Amino acid sequence: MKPTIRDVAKMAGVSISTVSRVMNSPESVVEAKRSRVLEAIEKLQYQPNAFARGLIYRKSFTLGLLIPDIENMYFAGIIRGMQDACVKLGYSLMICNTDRDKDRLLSYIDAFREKQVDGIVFASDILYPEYYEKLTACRIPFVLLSSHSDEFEVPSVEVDDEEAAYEAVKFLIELGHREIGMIGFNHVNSVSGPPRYEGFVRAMKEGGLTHNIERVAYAEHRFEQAYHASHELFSAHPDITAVFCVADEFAMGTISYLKDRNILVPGQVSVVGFDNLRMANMFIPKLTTVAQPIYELGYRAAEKLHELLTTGSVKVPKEMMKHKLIVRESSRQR
Amino acid sequence: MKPTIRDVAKMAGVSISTVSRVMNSPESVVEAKRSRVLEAIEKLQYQPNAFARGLIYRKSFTLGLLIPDIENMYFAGIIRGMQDACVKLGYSLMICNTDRDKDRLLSYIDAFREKQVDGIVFASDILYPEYYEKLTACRIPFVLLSSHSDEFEVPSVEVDDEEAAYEAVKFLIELGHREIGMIGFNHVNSVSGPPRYEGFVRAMKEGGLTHNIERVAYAEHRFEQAYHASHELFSAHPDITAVFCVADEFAMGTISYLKDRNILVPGQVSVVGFDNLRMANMFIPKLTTVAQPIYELGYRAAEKLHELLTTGSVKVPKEMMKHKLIVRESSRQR
DNA sequence: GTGAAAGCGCTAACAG
DNA sequence: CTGTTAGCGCTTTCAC
Repeated sequence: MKPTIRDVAKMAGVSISTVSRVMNSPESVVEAKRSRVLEAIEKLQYQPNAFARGLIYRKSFTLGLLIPDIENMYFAGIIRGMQDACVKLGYSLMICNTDRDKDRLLSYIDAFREKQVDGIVFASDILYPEYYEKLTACRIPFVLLSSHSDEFEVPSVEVDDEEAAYEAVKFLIELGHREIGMIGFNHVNSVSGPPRYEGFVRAMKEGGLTHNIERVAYAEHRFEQAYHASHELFSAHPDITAVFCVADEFAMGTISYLKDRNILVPGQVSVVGFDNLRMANMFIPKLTTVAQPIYELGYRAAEKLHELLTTGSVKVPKEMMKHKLIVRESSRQR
Repeated sequence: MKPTIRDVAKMAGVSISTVSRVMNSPESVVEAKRSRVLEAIEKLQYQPNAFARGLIYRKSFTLGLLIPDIENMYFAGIIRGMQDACVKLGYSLMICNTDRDKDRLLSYIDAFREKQVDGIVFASDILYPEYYEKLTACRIPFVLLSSHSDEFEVPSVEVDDEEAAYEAVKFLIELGHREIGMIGFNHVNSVSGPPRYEGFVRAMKEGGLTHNIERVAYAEHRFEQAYHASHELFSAHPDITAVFCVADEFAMGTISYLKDRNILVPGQVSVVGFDNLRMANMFIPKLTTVAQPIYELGYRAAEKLHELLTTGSVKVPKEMMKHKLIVRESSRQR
């Protein structure tokens, strides 16, 4: 049987209130008793019961994280960052992988509610009214990570997708490329798809290369789809010499496709990715990519949620974190 | 204010026990009242308070997962599998990433105890006496995943590392290779390091190739280290034509090194990995590798833990799951 | 400064 | 079948 506060009280020869006090406001207990209590706690390996506390405080000191695809390496970094912030702030972390399934997502929200998580980080997905309403009905505070909402007032942390994409494409143009394509996210169900395409368009317009604006093929999240999208793109526009991919995994799919077609990267075609996953540095060739501060994004999201939970609001509602172009081997001067 | 059982009772015009009954043994309540209660629950969006329940049942219906390195893609699959099993069995999942830090691990166990997780899956790490004792002292049931213990009686789920390594190496020998090296896990702090090396040795002895037994370089978990280990290995034994890597990430590091040295894979050197990560199929060249049933391993571990929790013991204490050699592009006939 | 007692939301005897 | 009641372990008034 786990020892309870009563066991400690008995061993220390005090009342349970005193034990409770040494745990919550030690200074209000005289030294002599306090040390006896501490000793008993130590000896019994006593640890307060989180259920009993939760019942009183109505807080679980645990945070929930909702992610669409745990096998996307992007989230490994997010999780690390968020968990580190959680230990710093005294929370536990409950992670749920929705596999992009709406019903699962909804049922995880129920689970979070039942477990009384104090707040939720909602990552990389569109905040549909349905989700918003459910979360609001459950009265669970939440923040958006790598996402944002124009429709609702929800705090968010992300990078500036439009600007980041713009810089990546501009880099390609400055390298001398004129025939440039893009592998993008399908715009439906994608938060970062549209702004990244906008960045692409802006760079093209600025460079007087508007004929490229339609050289886009779309994929959804995975390598294989990017492979096929590349096939589409290059079949329609064989003269392309550079492609901007909105995810490192897409860049890998594209390079793989090019390799199978015996097209050299970066010899004949330059490829730029997005995210700077750990893999970007392991791939052959190493990926030139727009780095997101992934770990920091996760860390910051937890901090922001904590701010929301403790102060009731948030200083910077829509926070943008710095991205950075990392030039490696998959791109080259034209 | 979240509605409580009392609110439901009032709205339905019954006592709180009746409400409790319709939730726990509906058949013991007459239809008329039951439907009124159900209606009230629906209308109020009532959900029982997990703290109150936990206090009574002494169960949290949440499981803990301890992993050493969330950025290792191996664990993405483990987590998916375990989480799917958890939703099937009615548990929530709490994941903690230790970053291979002993103190963190120990403090996560404390957190698990405080949160009263029902059981823990301890993944891919050696069960040091220190851990075993702490877990035992906390009276938290646990199972080992991709690990096992000779010292203590703890249920475990893993693949047969020795046999799997043996088959991989044997495959290389059958391909005609005679000068074979290995990139292994440092044996200290590694569970699967020694058996995989044993498998390597057994295949060599059987093939009369014992001169290869010492052609081994060690790395710890990461790509970069495997890259350096490869440098070591090939500097000492430039005649090697095949290398068995005990992890896909090592295989990628090795291939990367070879690429930098302008050595063709599989043209001049064949490389076999281990794990069959999702990445194995995305890398260039696609990796020949020993597939572990990663998702199933995670799934099974949760089931086994559940079995332990509900029945107090486990039918098959040390369970081995099937591995399988997948031949792709990184290996070739000598 | 410290103990007794009420009560957080729920379940499980125990009567009726 | 159903309502009343006694806790589960802890915090927090409220007296002393």
